[in-house]
Amino acid sequence: MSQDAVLLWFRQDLRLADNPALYVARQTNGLVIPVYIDDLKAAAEWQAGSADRVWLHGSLSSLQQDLRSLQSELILRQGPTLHKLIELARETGARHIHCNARYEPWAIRQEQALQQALADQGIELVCHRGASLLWEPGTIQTGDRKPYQVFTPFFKKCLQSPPELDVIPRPKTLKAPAQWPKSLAVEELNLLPRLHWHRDMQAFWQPGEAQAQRLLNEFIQTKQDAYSDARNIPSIDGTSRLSPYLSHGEISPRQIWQAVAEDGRRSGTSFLREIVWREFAYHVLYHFPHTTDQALKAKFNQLPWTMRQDWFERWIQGQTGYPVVDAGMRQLWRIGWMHNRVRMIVGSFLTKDLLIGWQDGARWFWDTLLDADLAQNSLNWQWVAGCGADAQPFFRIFNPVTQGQKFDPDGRYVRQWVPELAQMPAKYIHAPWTAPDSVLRQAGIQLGNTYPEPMVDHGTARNQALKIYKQLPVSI
DNA sequence: TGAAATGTTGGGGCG
DNA sequence: ACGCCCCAACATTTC
Repeated sequence: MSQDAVLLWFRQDLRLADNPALYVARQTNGLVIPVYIDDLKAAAEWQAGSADRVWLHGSLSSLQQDLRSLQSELILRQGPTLHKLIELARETGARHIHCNARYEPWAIRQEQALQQALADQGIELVCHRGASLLWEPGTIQTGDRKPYQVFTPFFKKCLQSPPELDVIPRPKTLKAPAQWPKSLAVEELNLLPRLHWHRDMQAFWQPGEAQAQRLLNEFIQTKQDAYSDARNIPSIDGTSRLSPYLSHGEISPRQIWQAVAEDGRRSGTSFLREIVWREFAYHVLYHFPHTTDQALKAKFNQLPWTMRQDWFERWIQGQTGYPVVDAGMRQLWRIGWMHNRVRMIVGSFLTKDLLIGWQDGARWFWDTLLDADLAQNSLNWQWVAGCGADAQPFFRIFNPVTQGQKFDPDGRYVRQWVPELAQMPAKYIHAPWTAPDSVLRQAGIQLGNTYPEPMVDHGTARNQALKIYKQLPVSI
């Protein structure tokens, strides 16, 4: 190629606006070759789950279209990252590769290994910061230079050094080579499952940068004011639903922060607080990389979690007999997403009522969530199990009936996802086994037949969990 | 970003 | 009028 080319290696930053690596790649005045590599082994045991790959299919298609509208392309390759990067560099004559940093433990190791191996080939890999986090991990420390393990002081410290709101605009042009290197078609990556369980997901969601911006604007204009209350009611579409876009980098936290700040209403703060929770999760993962698999507080590794496969299956399938739990698990399976309030309820039920380890719950979420994010998933599961950073005490055990009555008082959420309970009056919908026979009959429900009896008695399960908790040593 | 047990208070029924 | 009991409503403590 006549003009110098640089590779723009897309990872979890599938957007054109506010993309530091893209910005710098353009500044070189060379040709920019955008590339995405589907490397099934890079993340080892944290390879993207099946739902995540469904999303990725839509994402890559969308990014490809967006790049084509700039007369550019997205080159797709499949295989070991190092091998594919070298291959493309050879084909295009590129000596520089630009990418945005990731912060998962495996990704940090990968980056270092790539940088070294590529340098041996005379290729420089430049990882840019600031794309996916507002505060670089390691920069927020306590007074005595330790990492925070509690959210609120972390939050306050972050606000003392507010992020610079300098969103990089979407480029209008991108220099294309006379001839593009060969590329796989998106379909050839085989991101979609052969069994077509993903149809509901695809009907419900529309991946891509443009849709993320639409959702953000919609949130600020129509949802933000009610957010602090509405976000707890799973039958209300009161949350931003931006999580899958964030986890794939189709929108950056800086874009969100800037849009909310520019709008200026006070109601934005409770939403921005959640954005900082996301930062906190990465911060904790960065400082305590073992927390993907082990409790942050070591003593909790001794809890006698036991995997009872038959119980686990009932939880997965939404057949526990507790309607709000079942609604959540079925929503997850159908659309690859679960309302946050319900994530807490099903997490509490798995870890405390069934005494199955949070790691098993995290694995299931990892495979089924469209917004699967290693930092968020690990932190939140440890939070619910009571063994992590800023965790609730272990003895805080959600009552699935009370939670249902409190946050889904009319039962709309349950009716939507557990249709066999659709005719149940609100009074009994969260505890069908307490309904008089006549009510059950009229609602067309036969307990143990059309809908299960509760698989465990919550009161008994709660006492059992408390007993186990009390056996733990008091400190450390 | 709990729930349940326990304690306290105060109104009303009733002998 | 008074003491007693019951119990809802609320507060506090405990897990």
